[in-house]
Amino acid sequence: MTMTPPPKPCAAAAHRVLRAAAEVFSGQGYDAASISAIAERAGVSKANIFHHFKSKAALYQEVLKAACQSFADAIDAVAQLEGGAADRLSAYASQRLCAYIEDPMSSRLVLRALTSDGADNDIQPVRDDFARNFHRLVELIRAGQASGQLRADLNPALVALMINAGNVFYAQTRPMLRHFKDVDCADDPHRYNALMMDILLRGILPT
Amino acid sequence: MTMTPPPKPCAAAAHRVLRAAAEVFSGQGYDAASISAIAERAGVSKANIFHHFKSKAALYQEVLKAACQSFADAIDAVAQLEGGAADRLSAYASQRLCAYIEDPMSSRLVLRALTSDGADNDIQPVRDDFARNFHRLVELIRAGQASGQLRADLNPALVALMINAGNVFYAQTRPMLRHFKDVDCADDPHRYNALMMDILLRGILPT
DNA sequence: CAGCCGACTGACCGATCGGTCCACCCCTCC
DNA sequence: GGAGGGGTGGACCGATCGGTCAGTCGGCTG
Repeated sequence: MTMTPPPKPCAAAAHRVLRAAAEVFSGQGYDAASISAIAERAGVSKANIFHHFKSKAALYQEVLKAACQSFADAIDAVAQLEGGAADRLSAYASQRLCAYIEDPMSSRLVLRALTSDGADNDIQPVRDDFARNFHRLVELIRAGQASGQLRADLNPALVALMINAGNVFYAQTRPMLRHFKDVDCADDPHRYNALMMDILLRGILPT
Repeated sequence: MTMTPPPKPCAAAAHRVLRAAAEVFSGQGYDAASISAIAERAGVSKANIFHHFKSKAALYQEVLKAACQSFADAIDAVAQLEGGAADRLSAYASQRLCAYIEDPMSSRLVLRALTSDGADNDIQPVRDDFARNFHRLVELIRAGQASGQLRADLNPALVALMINAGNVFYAQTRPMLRHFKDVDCADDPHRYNALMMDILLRGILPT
């Protein structure tokens, strides 16, 4: 009667631990996060965490794996989108930015992993995942160039990089941007997205 | 005969501690960095660190203060530069990027402080410093708009933000970008800078 | 020379770290 | 009813954390 498939055969507690771990890891980073804090937030004992997860590193890996998923979704959706190349790029940027805002936890986790000092091998899956999605975005831009909708003399990887850079920087510094009187869209991601894409598409110089 | 000015009246050891602390803090972050590691790298005893610095947090603040200095220099230099607005923006981006590459320690320290969860009050000076420099860059862009050299219908803060975003994202993800076959300028900051400014100035769309 | 002061250290503190052990509880199946 | 086994938590481990303390050393001053 009760379902016992591989996904969640055992415990709701493990799931709660995963959620709590994502919160603590994304908020404080791997080293600063303590198993005790995660246990307390999840409402279980510290020993219980080690019953469900082999070690702190293994728990971190599980958390990262879950956080990566949302990143693939944005490019998936845009890849099947109709419309011109510029519109698709805008849609991608918009969707990614929304993901950043709505799920800052996953975004911070992934970004932390991507920019942490490389020696750790348990974050390699995250990097591979990001590389795959980045390459798909590059191919999308390349197609837009081939069809004459985008400037063909640009390195498509640089275009992809700038879109990601604008998104990530905005999402990461948003709390600070709120106090910048020059910035009036710190709380309006859609407006920011439109302004950013305007700059990227048409450039800063007068026409 | 020997100089005894306020800047470094006392100890070469304290200076070594500051350098070692910058290395460890920038590499591992505040929480993961341990006083023992800093002491070992500086070649002094742990107790000696607390002789020169009141606490770990105070040491971190001193390190951050030193790291902030290089940020003000770029905008200082560019502000006194001759030439068109576009050239000045390019010069600013180039200089900042060089600072990122040549002194990755300071850059990582500042970025870590800027994007860390806000509750800490000991990083406020870093944020204020960044805000000041950011505003100066915005004013520089605004002047370019007023003189007709830059599109006047853009939010100058967004332009400044995109320049910084492109720089920071590149510097932070450079180790990873090296493994992206689509990116061919991971080891050539000047080329990256030229390509980035080409995108930002002239846009992605065909002319 | 005595007296002093700042630089500096080894030993140590309580707290907390990641992780282990074992008993307990509850459900299932015989 | 009893045996078994996974989920769970309290107590505990050695290591390391940030930080303190008593005390040593060397140089400067009187």
